Amino acid sequence: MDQDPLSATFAALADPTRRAILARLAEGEATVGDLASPFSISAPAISRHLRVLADAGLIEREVDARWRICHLRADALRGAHDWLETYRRHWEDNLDRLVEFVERTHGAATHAPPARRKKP
Amino acid sequence: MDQDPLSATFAALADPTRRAILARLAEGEATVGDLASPFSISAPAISRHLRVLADAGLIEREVDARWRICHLRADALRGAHDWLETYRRHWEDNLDRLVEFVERTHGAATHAPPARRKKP
DNA sequence: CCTTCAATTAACCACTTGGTTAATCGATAG
DNA sequence: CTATCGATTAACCAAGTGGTTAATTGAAGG
Repeated sequence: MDQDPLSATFAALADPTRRAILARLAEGEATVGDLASPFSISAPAISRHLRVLADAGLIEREVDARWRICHLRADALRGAHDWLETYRRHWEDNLDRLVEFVERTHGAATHAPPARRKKP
Repeated sequence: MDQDPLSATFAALADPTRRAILARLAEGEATVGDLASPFSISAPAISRHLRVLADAGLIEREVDARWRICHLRADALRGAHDWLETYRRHWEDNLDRLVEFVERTHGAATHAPPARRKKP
């Protein structure tokens, strides 16, 4: 893994194939062949998707004879969830609309930017 | 935007600079210069990060004279949050440990994989 | 006017990513 | 022993990403 854990998690989730793999894994462990079957891409492509997921800590692989059993390690999703959670108040109850309104009408805000004076 | 909204959101979040920009924006709107100041990268680099965020619908830009005021559009984070939310039960109460245990001891699971018989 | 300033676009570079096919590895079956 | 099967690795390719510097646009100010 070359980047921070949060970036690795989000990057792993930024691909629909990998999200579908996780969704499949959420309903139970599966072999690589099982995971590959819904997709029309080659086995090596699946194998690398799994490596990305494993590097991000989102799955674990276990060898069983000549099969690799994959299972979800969902706790690795927790960091991403927690990060998003801190923004929850911004989208709930249309609060961001309210904030925007206050910013605009109250004028002098509590923070830096040039107080958006329109041309005088 | 070339990909599905969820992929675009996760991809936008998969970069620490962009997450820091969003964090800064969460405490109030800011100009591009304001957003750029904490970082040691060039202005064009910031500009492109902002374009990624805007394409993902995470920010909006508004022209004010020669400044561009950026503000957060946090509701675009909701899709990502909801997606993760469906996995919450998998990491809470160490449930995934439990699932793993049940899978392993109950043996014949309700789903496909080769029922992991060890070499007989 | 001309300059200066905020920001973006253009052109370029190194590196990563997602896909392919071909080759390899380990375990099982005959 | 050999063939086969599941899965991975190797080598390659096209496209995307994150960074740079240089050039460009648009609005303010002397």
